[in-house]
Amino acid sequence: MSESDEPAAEAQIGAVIADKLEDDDGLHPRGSLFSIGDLAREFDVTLRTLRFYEDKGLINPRREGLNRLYSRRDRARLKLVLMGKRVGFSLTEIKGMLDLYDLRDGQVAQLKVALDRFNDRIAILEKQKKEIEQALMELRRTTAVVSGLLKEKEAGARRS
Amino acid sequence: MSESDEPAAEAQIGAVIADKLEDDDGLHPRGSLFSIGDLAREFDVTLRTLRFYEDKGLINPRREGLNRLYSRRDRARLKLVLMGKRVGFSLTEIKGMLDLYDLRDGQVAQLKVALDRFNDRIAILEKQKKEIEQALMELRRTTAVVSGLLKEKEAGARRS
DNA sequence: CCCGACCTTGACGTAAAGGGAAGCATGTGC
DNA sequence: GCACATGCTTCCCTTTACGTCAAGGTCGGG
Repeated sequence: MSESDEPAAEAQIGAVIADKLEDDDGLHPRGSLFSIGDLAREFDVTLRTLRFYEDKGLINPRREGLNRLYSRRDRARLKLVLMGKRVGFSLTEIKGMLDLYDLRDGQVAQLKVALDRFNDRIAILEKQKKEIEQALMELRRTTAVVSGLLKEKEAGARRS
Repeated sequence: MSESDEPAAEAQIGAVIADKLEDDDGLHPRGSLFSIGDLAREFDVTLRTLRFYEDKGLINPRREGLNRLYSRRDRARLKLVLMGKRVGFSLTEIKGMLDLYDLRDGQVAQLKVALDRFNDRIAILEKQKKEIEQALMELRRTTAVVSGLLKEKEAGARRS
């Protein structure tokens, strides 16, 4: 409850990107490690989901014995995954982008790729929006016709 | 064939409903029968799809030997199915409504039920539309942030 | 006689994202 | 010494709407 949106508008995403760019690779101090339950609660997903994401290669927490231990970086990746989902990317697509990121060579190139994907997504979403608007129109016309029919019928019934 | 409503605009749907209301039950003359291929071409669906719909109880063409023979009524049902799909109903929901129709007792009641479903669908579609708009906003903000980052990086690269 | 169109019934496969349950370990508090 | 919480793995199940063979029947033509 203590975070997420106090700076202005694009802060949430900014934070995501920022988190993602934090280079806390392997060798950071011990602070800020999370259990699977921690993350599950924080992001309101099930343990099953977190394990599933791991299985799909989206996150790789290390182990403390058997138990998973998530770093801030894992957490940031999870954030990206969830935001990707919100905007309609499939887990596979998300993995693709995360993997690109991890190649970590010409980051500029990777960012450009991501940017392209984002723009593609925007186009898709706009198309979907239009389809929904279409469907809404068709549906509204239909309800109009049907309630017309209905009134006729009821009127007819009254006349008989 | 006495079509009572031809007001221009909602004519397509009007036609659907009209077709559906045509009482060509079992005993109509022989004209206007269709093969599976006919309907497939006309509505641009695969044969597999038509068989699948039959399997699901959405259409029941009769048989001429083994081959399927579709009546105008089957065709009208198919039309309704496809329009239902366009506006986002699942095949199961569509079947539900078609079955109601076939109960053919108090048609008025059935029409009211359908009308309710339509309104529910409208609500759902509106919600989806909002979600898409949300996603679009999030995505646009993100692209903005990313392209900002990108410019910084490129500028940095030029300075170095 | 053979070809190509058109049709038939199975049966299995696919994608996406997990859900659910079995069966077992571990740690903690009382 | 036991319950409870938390976690682990493994495996199968679910939903939706078909696609994709496989393996063949039937009919009109050439």
